[in-house]
Amino acid sequence: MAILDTALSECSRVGLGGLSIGNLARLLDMSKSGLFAHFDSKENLQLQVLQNGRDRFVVRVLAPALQAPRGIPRLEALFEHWLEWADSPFLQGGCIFASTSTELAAQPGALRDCLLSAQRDWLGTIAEMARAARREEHFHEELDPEQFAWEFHSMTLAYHYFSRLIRDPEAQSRARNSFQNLIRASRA
Amino acid sequence: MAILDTALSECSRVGLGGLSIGNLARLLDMSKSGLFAHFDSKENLQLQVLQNGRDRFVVRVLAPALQAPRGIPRLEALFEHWLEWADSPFLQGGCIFASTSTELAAQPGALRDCLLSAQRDWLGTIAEMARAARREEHFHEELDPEQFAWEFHSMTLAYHYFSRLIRDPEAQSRARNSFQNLIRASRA
DNA sequence: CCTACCGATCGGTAGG
DNA sequence: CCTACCGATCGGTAGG
Repeated sequence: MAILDTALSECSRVGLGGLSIGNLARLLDMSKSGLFAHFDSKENLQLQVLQNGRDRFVVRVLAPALQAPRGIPRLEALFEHWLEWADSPFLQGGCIFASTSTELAAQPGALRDCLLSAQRDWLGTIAEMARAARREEHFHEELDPEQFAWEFHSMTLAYHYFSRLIRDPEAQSRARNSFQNLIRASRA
Repeated sequence: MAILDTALSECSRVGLGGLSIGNLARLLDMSKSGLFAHFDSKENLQLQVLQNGRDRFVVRVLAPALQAPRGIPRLEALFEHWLEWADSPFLQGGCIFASTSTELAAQPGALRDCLLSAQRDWLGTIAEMARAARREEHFHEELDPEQFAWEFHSMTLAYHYFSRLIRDPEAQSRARNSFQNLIRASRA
């Protein structure tokens, strides 16, 4: 849906709270109430924006990574597809999950609950892939899958920060260095 | 100044954009225009809030770390004091630099410039301490100080995320694990 | 520091 | 989908 795609892109720039119905209507060349009629409340619009982000994330990051063989190759594919996702032109401000996770961290409600469940899924997926890599004997036996997910995720947060705030031209190679260090330390 | 301390705490929760003069006045039991008279504009208030954060950061994190001996001990002290900072009761929503860095990433202006210079200083300080650790021969010769700062900082971002959004009770020990992995890999 | 006010914008509604 | 409107709140000002 065109409305949700525009809203997703806008939210990645200004956050969920920074999105206003009036401004979004202007971007879409619609009247405010015409746009509002599609949603029952602003919160519902924001929830659908988050859900749109989840759907796209599955298509752009998760599904392609699952094409790669289990173990290290799959984890490498996951990381590379995440980097592409973070630079997607349809996300003007980068990964919406990265940008909204600080915004919603201290704001209880349905939006926070939605983001939290998405993030728990994501962390669980990384940990499960690390567990598979251990089973395949790509990773050593003592590897802690949850700690692996923690460190994997910290690299994505850092990439968002260095590419978007610092605008470090080396952000990508730094992220890849970090990731390769993690893989090296995890290897059997 | 009491106004700036209340504003700092509030901003850590709701972000710089989420701060409103009317709401802040209510928290301080003042009239809106009485509070406004202390600042010439909302942006100036926000800038002073950020500056207040920088001042407190120096006192709480940087200065105490410089008491520790150069090299690995100083870097360990820096990390531990950062963890204490992130849990400070006067920062209701955690580290303001972590919470505002996503908010300001895509919003050009004086606020972004102020945060950016603070963050460049911070990253430069970490890199310089890593360079000193290399000189002291605590770290191996090939260590890249900028990459070290990148990874150090990514751990602080991850701690903010896991403790504030995920509310992972193990956030602290996970962060310390990450940090010790980094130190181990950097050792001479 | 205050009261009283400004125009603009907010989310949302009535009625079509 | 629209026009026209609601009360509340926004940043900011006048005048004291």
